[in-house]
Amino acid sequence: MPINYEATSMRDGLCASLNATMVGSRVSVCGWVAKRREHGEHLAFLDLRDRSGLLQAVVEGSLDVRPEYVVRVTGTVSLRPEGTRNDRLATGDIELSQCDVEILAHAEAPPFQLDDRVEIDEQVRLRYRFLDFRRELMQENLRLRAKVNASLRRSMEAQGFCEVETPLLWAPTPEGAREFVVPSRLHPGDFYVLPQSPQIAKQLLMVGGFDRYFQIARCFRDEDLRADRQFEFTQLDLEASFVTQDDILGFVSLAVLDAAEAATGVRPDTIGSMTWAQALDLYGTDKPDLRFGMQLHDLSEVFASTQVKAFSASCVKAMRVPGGASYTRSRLDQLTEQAKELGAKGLAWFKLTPDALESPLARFLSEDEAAAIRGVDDAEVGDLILCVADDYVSACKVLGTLRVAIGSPPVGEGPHHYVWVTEFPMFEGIDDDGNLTAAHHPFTMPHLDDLDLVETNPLDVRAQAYDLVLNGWELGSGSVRIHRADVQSRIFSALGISEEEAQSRFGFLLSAFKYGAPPHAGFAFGIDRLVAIFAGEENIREVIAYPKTQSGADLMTGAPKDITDRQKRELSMKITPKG
RNA sequence: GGACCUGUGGUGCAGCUCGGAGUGCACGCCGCCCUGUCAAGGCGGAGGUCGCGGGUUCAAAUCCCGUCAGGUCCGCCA
Repeated sequence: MPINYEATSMRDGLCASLNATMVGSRVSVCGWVAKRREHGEHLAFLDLRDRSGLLQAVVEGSLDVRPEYVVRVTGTVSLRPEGTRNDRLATGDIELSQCDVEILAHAEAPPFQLDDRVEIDEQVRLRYRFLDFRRELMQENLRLRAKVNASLRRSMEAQGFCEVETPLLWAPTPEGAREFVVPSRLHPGDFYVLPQSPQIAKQLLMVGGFDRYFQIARCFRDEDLRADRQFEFTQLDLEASFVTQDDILGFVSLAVLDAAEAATGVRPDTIGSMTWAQALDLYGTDKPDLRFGMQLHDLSEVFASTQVKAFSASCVKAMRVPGGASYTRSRLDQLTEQAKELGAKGLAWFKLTPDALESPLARFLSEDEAAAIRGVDDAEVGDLILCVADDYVSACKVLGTLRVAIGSPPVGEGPHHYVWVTEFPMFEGIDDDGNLTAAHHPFTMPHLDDLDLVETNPLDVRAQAYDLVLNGWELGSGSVRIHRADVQSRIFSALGISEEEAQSRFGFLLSAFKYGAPPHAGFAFGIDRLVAIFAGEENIREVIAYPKTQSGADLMTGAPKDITDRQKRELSMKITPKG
């Protein structure tokens, strides 16, 4: 007999651990009453639920329990009589008979039904999250998450990484995301902040000689919430020294593939890669969903000297929508509207019918132009071709968004298609003060070939920065860091960060780098998102025990809440009345 | 900061266009009956500020305005 780790002083095991090989044993199990079915005063059935599932107990006589009572049932494992087996239950071949039922706790009727017969409003689920946890869905999702965490930790340790915890109370470094601030009692008027990520802490670990660090780290960003974004989220954070980008990609790939295997039972193929420029060109986004085709095609040359006004732009991009010729006019109007909201001047569509190209624009096209449209992506009769004419980046992005809107399968469908997106641009654009903004963060190492463009053509500089993308979700990003003072000061200067400003914001990092910083690089990816995709959930709240609503409220605790006057006094805080 | 959707006994819905008594359905809850059920079954019952406030009207769940809560998205997220 294997050791039964589930046995305790009160129970011999879990409900679903009982099976036909144990027939005749007298056992005790504990759990909640899922259902009671009474047949007069001589016979009653009780479905007992624990985290493993349901087990039917047979009671001879009446049974004074209500749903969600906590009970300990002692009975004899028995085969069910012929014809009364239940295929829909894992334990449907057996039951506990001659049961004694001990009530451990009474329970009021729950505010919503736990039997999954109807979908419950998330508002109600969150208010009573502790009851929501009793449902199989939440048990599975949170246990899946635990499995992924355990697997990541195993994988990182096997790769020689050292787990180091970094502070949650950190120094403000205003930059990027808005920070959560924590007032200091001992230093009135001063504040800690909760880290957006352990970025600087882990780079200092590299200076300190921990050449492979990782952490399952909680990160905080006070930005508006979304289906895939909470104030606080969990990342597998890692950093390594004496490595190149390829080393990091290798470490992370191994960890993710290990986690995927642990979570899904299937080890995915190795993770492929494409450059940021390729992703934009073919998919119109930096986080391509590779579960489906519908790649973008460039018709700029064909339309270079077109007479058609709608196509007179520096770039014409086209996309084939298989079977799209059946789209109604209102659907096409909707897509056109969406394209305009995304900043396009318009959206041209062409239905491939047996006779012709069907489109308001068809009669204006030259023969070559019509042929080019017909030939997009080996289009066939019954397909639809969508075109956007604009500057290159806009055309790609608009069509890329429509591609996802039209073609993207639900999260739970299709294979898990991982891809590395590399060679992100170093700078994103220009801020209000006329300075360049960093696409990743200011410690990102430029591509060495592009170093001299920093001063001349900064927007063409590629960074040694990379993202991991899964089915159109950005899982995480990382970069090779700058460890050379000369390069760092050129980047700061390109970003319009003065020497003094750099010192006041990141002084402790810059001074640490004076004492011998090894070349280093790292990565961090969101565990909430990874687990959500493994679980087939559209929404990371489904894999977070106590998530917040879109307005940042915790419906169970009522947070955020006022604090007492005494607390305010201790913190030297004075609140200006609202309005 | 903005757009759109939702809000009706404990739960999930219908009713809202086209105003006419809190009307209906399913589940749950309470009581009684029932010796093999398992979404048990039968009979009976309780349970409502139609999110909230204002307006229009003889009359508002229904129309209008505002507001709150939840959701999806844009902005935002180095």
